[in-house]
Amino acid sequence: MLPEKATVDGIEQPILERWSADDVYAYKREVSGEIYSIDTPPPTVSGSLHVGHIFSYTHTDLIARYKRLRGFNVFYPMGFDDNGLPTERRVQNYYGVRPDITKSYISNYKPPFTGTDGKNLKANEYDSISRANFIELCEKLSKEDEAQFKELWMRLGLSVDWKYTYQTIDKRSRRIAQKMFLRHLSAGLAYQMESPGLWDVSFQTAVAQAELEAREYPGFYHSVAFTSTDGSTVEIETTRPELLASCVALIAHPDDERYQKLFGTTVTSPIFGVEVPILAHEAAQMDKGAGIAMCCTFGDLTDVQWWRDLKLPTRSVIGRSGRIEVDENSAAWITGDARNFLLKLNGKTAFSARSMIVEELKAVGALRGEIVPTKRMTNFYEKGDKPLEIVTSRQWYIKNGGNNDELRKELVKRGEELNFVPSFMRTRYDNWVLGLSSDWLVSRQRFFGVAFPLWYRIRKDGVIDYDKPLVPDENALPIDPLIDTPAGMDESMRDIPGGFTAEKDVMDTWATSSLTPHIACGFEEHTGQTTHADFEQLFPMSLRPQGQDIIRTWLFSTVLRAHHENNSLPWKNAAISGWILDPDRKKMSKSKGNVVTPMHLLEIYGSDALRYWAASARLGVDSAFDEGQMKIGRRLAMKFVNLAKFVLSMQPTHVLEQGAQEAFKNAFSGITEVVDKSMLANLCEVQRNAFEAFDNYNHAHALEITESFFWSFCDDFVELVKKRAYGEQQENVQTGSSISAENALLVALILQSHLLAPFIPFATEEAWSWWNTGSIHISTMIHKPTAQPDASVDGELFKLVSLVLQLVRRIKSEQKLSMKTPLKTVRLSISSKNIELLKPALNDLCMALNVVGKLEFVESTSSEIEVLDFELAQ
RNA sequence: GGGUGAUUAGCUCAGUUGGUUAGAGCAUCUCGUUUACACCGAGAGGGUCAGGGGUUCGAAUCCCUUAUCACCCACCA
Repeated sequence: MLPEKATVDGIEQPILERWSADDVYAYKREVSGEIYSIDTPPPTVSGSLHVGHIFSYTHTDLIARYKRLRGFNVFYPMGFDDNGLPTERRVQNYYGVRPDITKSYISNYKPPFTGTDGKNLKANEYDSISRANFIELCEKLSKEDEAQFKELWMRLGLSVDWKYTYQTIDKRSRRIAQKMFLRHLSAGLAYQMESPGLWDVSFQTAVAQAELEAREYPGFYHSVAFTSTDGSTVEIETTRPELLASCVALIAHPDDERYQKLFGTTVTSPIFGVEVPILAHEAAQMDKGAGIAMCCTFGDLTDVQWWRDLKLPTRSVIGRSGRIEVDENSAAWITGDARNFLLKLNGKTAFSARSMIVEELKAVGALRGEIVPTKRMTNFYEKGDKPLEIVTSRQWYIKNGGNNDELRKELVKRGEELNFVPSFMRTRYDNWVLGLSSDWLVSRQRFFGVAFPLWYRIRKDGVIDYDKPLVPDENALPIDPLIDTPAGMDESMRDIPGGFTAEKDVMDTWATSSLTPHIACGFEEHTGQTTHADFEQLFPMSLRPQGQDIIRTWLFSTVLRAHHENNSLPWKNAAISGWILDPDRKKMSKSKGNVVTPMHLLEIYGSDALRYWAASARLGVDSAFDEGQMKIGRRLAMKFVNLAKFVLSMQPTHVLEQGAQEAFKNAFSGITEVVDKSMLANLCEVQRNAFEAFDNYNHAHALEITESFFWSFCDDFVELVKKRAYGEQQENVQTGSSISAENALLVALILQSHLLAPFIPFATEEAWSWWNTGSIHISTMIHKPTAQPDASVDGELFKLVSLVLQLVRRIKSEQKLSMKTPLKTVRLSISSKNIELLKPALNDLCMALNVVGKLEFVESTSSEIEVLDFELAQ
């Protein structure tokens, strides 16, 4: 039934209900046929949505809808990322709880608060609960957050099959993350090692190279004098005098003539009186500071490198708290009064220890010159706000080529196999792989995450045997080693000599996220059936859509895991979306407070309008937030439903009753007029080009050419054939076939509905619903490109007709005449070839332009067409 | 310091392997229209393609160079 007035207002809710009820976007598991599978990014549920999400998720949905129209069986799942620090913090504050790995699991636990801002609680007011209870609370809260996300995604029109959803902390994800870890372990791809590494003192966890962020941090150069055996001094510059007690050597470049004769000699540190060697190493830079550096345990990663390469002793005074940690039994390398001084520093922060040492340096006359302020780049954990320290700890690693050139080369090769869109994004991948300096540190000393499925034996003497971890059976996964026990042992043997102890660390959140293809393609949680056949069908997946900022993390780590486990890429294509910038061209982010929330935009402009805005930006290109584009999108949707109403209102009743499928089949034979065929020749070409653009992941180009044809169709073709379609006559003019006009309009409407459907799915569905029962989004009509009605007629005539229409309209406009003003004659200068070409369209032209007399042609040798003069009718 | 991308009309952006007079939308101005669409239509004005140099019959497009912007990597002496 055609509506009285066509509109896009209020159409979304009923359409969404129909889509759900009919399960329109179902992945057809049992059907054979070409599959297109999408590794949808699971959004972080602890954050709120902003327009940037709409942007990139729309890009993915455009592809999903296009592939469906082309006959692919599209697998489009949705995940939710609730694993990791952001959720951990949110759950703490929301429920007023703190995880504590010494607590036991309580069934039916009720948290003290719900929805409270726990930031206002004092430390002792939090409820300390077990990791398992904490994970339960997280799953509960995430479910609530997910409902909101889902509502917004649906409102936006994402064609996700909601039967296939997962959380990165749910049982299935934990099982797969643990299973994959155990497989890496047995393949020798995962290992543990005690070594110095970057440590966040606020979060009390080790962090990985991928999570580092270099920030400018203020510091002060102190010039400190060390004393040689002959009484002369060697001055070094340091920004960290508080590490003086940790000094193990002074190091200069082997080519540095200033220090060459000192290599092999020793000097004594001021205050502490420790004798340290002067050594040569190529990592020392002659042009930095004094050109000779104080090497400590550990001031920075270069210190670690020197410590390793030069086999230097370990002299640690800074602990995991970021404070000086020394007691009676430590720091044996320092003796006498100096030792008493050092003990006085115990418990001081690096900052206050520094000022005490500086005072002491001044007192002993070892501080030379002025203290010079400086700004330097320092490594931070991306979520932290204190500079990272380096501490020694036992951690788990996964090999990533960071210290293995063969693996590195293999991973670069994987990158070459992957189709990056746009292709220059591959450079970022290459840069990252080639710049890796260590294996991937995957253990975190946190609480909320996937546990390592491991225990260790405790020997009779109470020493923990880390070398041979106890592992569970794969079929028992997921397990929590804090609750479950290893085979052949029971709870009574936990943490006693001769018994076992749990691995207490959890995996880094990326260690789970890097498995999203494995999680998404495993079906057993949904169907109760084995996964293998499904996995074989879906993996490697077709597409990974994601942001450019997480190439080094999510994209790389996923490639790495699939390389290790499956010896293949995880997907064939990677579609990288750009940023959304605010109007000042700054990146939109929560911390800058310039985020625009999407729900009210959806309400003002409608889903199709927001999708239009997102669709008009190409992949990989940053885009300014622009409400103007949304208005245009809304206009397009409105224009479309009005066009549809017009075209359909012209059709005989039986055509509307038979529906689009039948009508489309029958309409071609009724298209007899050459100009109608020519218009459709153009449209078929647009369709081919749009398909090609989509196949190359250039949705913006597909939209541009489709939209451009659409407006020219409305302005020129519809105006051209309107009167013929109505069956109207004009004096002195022979009208053509109105049947042909009706059929051409109908075919053009159907084809354009399909081309526009990915961009404005609601408006196209609305118009479709007036005369069809099913959804246009799973229509089978354009699985193959549409053949033009008459291969002997090309698009030139319609282009020429459009041009003549424009020329005459311009004349009328310049003369400030109404477009309806009747003209007696119009004389055109035009080439003989074009005169011939134009002949079949003359009647339509005269009617559309209201030329009551005739169009006269003056033959011209130029290919240009020009209006020579015209005469108004009486 | 190394790298990637960008720079085209007042604004947002197209411009396919080099090929007539560089395009679109928004905004501006003019005019029109109420039986598909006033959430409308027709038309006009507006550009030294960031600057400089080169290759070529011909450059927005290829090469070199400079500048500006954004981002990535490295940089704790």
